[in-house]
Amino acid sequence: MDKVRQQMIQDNPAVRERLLGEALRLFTEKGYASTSVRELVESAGVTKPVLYYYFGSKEGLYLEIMNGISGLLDQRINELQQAGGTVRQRLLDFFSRLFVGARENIPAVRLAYAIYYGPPQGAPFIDFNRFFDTILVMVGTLVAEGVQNGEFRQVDRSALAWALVGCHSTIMEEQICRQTPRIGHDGLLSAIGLILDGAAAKNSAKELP
Amino acid sequence: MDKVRQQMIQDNPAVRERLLGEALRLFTEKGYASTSVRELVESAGVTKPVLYYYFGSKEGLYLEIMNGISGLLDQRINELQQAGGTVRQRLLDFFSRLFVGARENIPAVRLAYAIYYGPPQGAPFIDFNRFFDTILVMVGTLVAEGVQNGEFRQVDRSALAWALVGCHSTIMEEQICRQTPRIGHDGLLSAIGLILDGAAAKNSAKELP
DNA sequence: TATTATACTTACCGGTAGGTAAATAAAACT
DNA sequence: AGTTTTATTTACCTACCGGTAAGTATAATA
Repeated sequence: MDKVRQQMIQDNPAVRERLLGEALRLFTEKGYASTSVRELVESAGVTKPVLYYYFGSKEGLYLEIMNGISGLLDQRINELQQAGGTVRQRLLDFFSRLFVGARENIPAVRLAYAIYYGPPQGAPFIDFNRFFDTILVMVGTLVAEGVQNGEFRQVDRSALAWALVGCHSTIMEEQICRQTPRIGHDGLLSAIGLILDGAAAKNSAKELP
Repeated sequence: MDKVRQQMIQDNPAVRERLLGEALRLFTEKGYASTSVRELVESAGVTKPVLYYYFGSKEGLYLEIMNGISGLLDQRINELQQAGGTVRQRLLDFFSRLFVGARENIPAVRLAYAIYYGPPQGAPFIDFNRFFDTILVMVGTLVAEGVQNGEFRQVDRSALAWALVGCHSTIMEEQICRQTPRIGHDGLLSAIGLILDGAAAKNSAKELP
């Protein structure tokens, strides 16, 4: 294989990946229904039947992207292994890592949020509820442990879990929805820390790590 | 005017209102781009040029609905007069009323959220940022007052404001996104109360009202 | 009653939506 | 080299999109 041909292959991303990338970008920018197949393929530099060759339909392409995002979110959540330390430290670590992971995949996360909050707009249903549910359960488990081992006061466990998840969720949404977020990772840790300080039992009160 | 004709007029809602109502419903259910003018007018029981007669275009109809929603949100926020009492009581009252008002207008609020989080999908830009901004400022003002007058500890004011607004926002989103919300008004007050308990200065610690 | 204004209809417009058939080019295999 | 498989193209399909022209019906006014 000569060098020119070899270089062409290296410089030319696979058609399939190109379509996926452009579709994610356009679906994120414009929504499923407003993104036409025509502009998708133009953007990827191929012709329309190529899209149908690889994905069967516009919907097939969309589902492939959604499967990718779901897999990514599943992986990310699975990576949130429970580190050692106090419950407080583990919660701060949990939210910190969740936040950083999301910030590294803004387009995918933004699309997931748009689907969660928005109408289906002709796209097939994707269940993103379970990610939020999983996070709430994980936080609830840690909170219960903290209350049980005396690290936290005898607080309403559900209320504390919702307060923590809500705080994190809204600050993360700020990264998604604003060109220049008004609060970031440091602010997140401050707010989570403040809630945890308030929930701490008297003889185990801790400040920010 | 005979009775039969009179009854027909009374039973027949104005065409304009009917179009607005159906459009809000369909835009909320399906999104702007996936809702065709054809199904809008069918749903309202009129023909297509009637929509153009009253609103000029699909976009004109959409903007009219958005203006309605913006006006409603403005009005609701303005009604959140600062009641008397401690800062804690006022914050609980503020969030309670904000929550109840939103719950009374789920379709409008849901559409606003979808627009805030989602891509424009061919619809004209609507600035819903300012509502969230206004709420954050109002809460921030109350927090500052609480810290200043000694009711709250010397906490990071921004962190506390974001914690409170985030908690409220996520629980309110639960009303929007779930058929059967797992947490409601009572849970909101518990969670907000918990954060406020934690932020309270030692000699002014209060429990739920 | 005739005229004007308002409200609504039918039929139509140019353009675009997602998708496909047939043909061709390129790569892989025998 | 010939054949088969894979990848891609050109040209086309039906249905639908937002919007409009011309006409008609109804209500209000002079």
